[in-house]
Amino acid sequence: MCRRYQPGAPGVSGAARFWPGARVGVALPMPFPGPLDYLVPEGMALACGDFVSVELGRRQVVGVVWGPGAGDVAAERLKPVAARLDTPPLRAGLRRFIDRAAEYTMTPLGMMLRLATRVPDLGQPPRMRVLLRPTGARPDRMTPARARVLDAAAEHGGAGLAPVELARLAGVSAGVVKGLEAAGCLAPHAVPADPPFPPLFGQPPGGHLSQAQAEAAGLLREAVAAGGFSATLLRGVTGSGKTEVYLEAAAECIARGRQALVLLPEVALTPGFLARVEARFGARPAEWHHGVTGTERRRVWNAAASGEARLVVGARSALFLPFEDLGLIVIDEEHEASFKQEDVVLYHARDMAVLRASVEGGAVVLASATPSLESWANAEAGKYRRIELPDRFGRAVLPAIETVDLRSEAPGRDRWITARLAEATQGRIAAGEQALFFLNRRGYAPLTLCRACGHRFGCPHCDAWMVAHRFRAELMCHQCGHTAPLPSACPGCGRDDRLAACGPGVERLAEEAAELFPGARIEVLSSDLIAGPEAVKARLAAIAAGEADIVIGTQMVAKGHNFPLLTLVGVIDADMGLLGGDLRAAERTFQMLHQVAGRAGRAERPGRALIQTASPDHPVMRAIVSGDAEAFWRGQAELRNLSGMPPYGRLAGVIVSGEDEARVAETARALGRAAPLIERAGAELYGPAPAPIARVRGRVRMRLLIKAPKGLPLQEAIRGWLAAVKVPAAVRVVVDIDPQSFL
DNA sequence: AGCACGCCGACT
DNA sequence: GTCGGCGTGCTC
Repeated sequence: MCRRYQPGAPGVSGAARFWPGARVGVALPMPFPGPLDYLVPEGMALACGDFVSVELGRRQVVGVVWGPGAGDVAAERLKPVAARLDTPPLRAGLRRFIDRAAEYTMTPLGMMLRLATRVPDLGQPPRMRVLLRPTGARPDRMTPARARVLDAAAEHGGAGLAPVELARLAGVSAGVVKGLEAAGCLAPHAVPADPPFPPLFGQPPGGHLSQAQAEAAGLLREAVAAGGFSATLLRGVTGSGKTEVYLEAAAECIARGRQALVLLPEVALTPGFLARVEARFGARPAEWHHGVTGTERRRVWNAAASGEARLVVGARSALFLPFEDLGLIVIDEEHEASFKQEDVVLYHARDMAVLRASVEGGAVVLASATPSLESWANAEAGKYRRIELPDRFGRAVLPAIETVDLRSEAPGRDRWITARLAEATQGRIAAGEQALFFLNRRGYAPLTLCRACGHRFGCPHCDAWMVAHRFRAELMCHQCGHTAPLPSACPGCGRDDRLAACGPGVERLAEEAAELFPGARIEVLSSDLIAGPEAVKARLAAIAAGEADIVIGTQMVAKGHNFPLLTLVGVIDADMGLLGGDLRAAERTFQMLHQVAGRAGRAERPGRALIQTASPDHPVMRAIVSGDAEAFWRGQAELRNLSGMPPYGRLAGVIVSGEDEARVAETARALGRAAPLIERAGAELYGPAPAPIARVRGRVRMRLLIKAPKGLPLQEAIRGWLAAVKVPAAVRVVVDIDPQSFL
């Protein structure tokens, strides 16, 4: 029987060496639960972390020596390790991190390793290119062409020049250069093909930190200087200059000879941010995200491993880079949901960052204006140090925030802009300022139905309505991306005059705004209306320059762009995120409202935010209006504590999915019947129930939920429970430890 | 993850 | 009669 892989088995940590005849465990970047055993052949010595090439089935794959063999496969079935690769080994720290991350998230070890080895030419010797340097020798026959080459070579002597470059400088053909090399007048030497990363400044070019910033930076510098693991929650409102503060921590880390990593939410990896880093350090940092491919990917990976890349800015996958000595990890906007990876491997970058820092003996800084309740609670409990950045950097004040009660001040039928918001907008336009209407809904209308026969347009592959997009004249499923042409007649009854759009999207809101404010310049910002980051940048710049009176936008306008003329924010439907009873609905709505409201009045002009809501007495709305975030968090914490929910208890989601509805349902029921196994361990099992979106891309999904007290070894309990249920091959069971969303 | 093996439809 | 579709299962 197959024994479960136990991370941290004897030998993994030390400098264990394996000699010919020994069994070694080789981890492969494939979904195996643990390393596979191979034999060390004659004439080879291996150590943990070594990259090796092994035969798997009938193909050659690259793997990493993980420890001694498990011994669960008969010796005669073992294959020898084919070769030890001439690549710097995977460091013990990263191996330990991969082990523990796989264990925590219940992901097969090989899948975790894959995240750390997704780089081109892995296991190949580093690419070199040949440069030529003058040897000082004179050729037997000197010609004018040869003289020019030798002059050029002498002039650019030191490092040497590429043959093509030398020929170009001397104005000769490649043959002349070749001839001189053959004659021994030019000597080849190999240098790494990838250009090096430029060094970074240690000291800030100008010391223009505010008092509060300087104090916060000082505390962070201390934490970094102390060496060992530490975690800090850096709280600062929008515009308080968090970036400048944590970049000082990065500078300290770099000055101490260690590497620093800044993680940003996927969407925030903007040229603007990189420019700020460049302004501070005098050079661009290394960048790592899915847009970095090919040669550049290899260059950054190698530079992280060699220690040459002192500062890496990246998305969550940068956590798996093979840093030589990682001393600091910053998670900017740590509350952002996009830090939770939801596809192949499920992990939360915030939690994995804390894990990696603890393994590496480094500092973690979690930065946010509106921290996640998890991080807030950790700071309350004294597990994280907490640093506050109270003031806005500069003279601007926070906007005045008020609610507009949609029950008493409702706009007309199929209208979404209240009279109060319209009036305020009118005033701002007259003053030459800008207004922002925030509605987190792309397209024209979220639902289209036929008033004659009641037909509703749903996605054929998902349990979701097709969203009307008038601008592109199509219906679109926001779940799977399926599109269909916007029909003119109802497919149910054939009538062509009774199709009705229900609910608002940004396109529809723009229509209403155009009627209300004739002559106003209206700009709609929605990801599906703008192609590419360059176009987004251009539109944002145009708006900042005043080329719009009213901006209507989805999520994408909520973050990090400064519009100096923007002094009014209207949230069209603040209740939208509160529906559905999600555990984090209130928290997320608060974070979103805070962020959107913060768009108003960043420069010298005071701002105002109008929050349209049907529940102005909801704790979220009260907290937003009063600005008392602490009270809100305390309230949320109390609710979660009473119900034993995270961060005071633990959750795990179990998603059962497949194309065959009957088999999925049967597997889910079998898991449900095995409930005693998990209840015996002290946890509670809920479900199975159809997932909130029961069908996505043609796959049926059911879910179960496990709730456990904090101290319980949750993963162990789940493993024992899952092992008792036979899962057919066509059904997939995925465990989501600490689920964020419940879709 | 790949890749082979295997068992049922439309072609030379 | 074969080529080939991708479901199922294995790889130390």
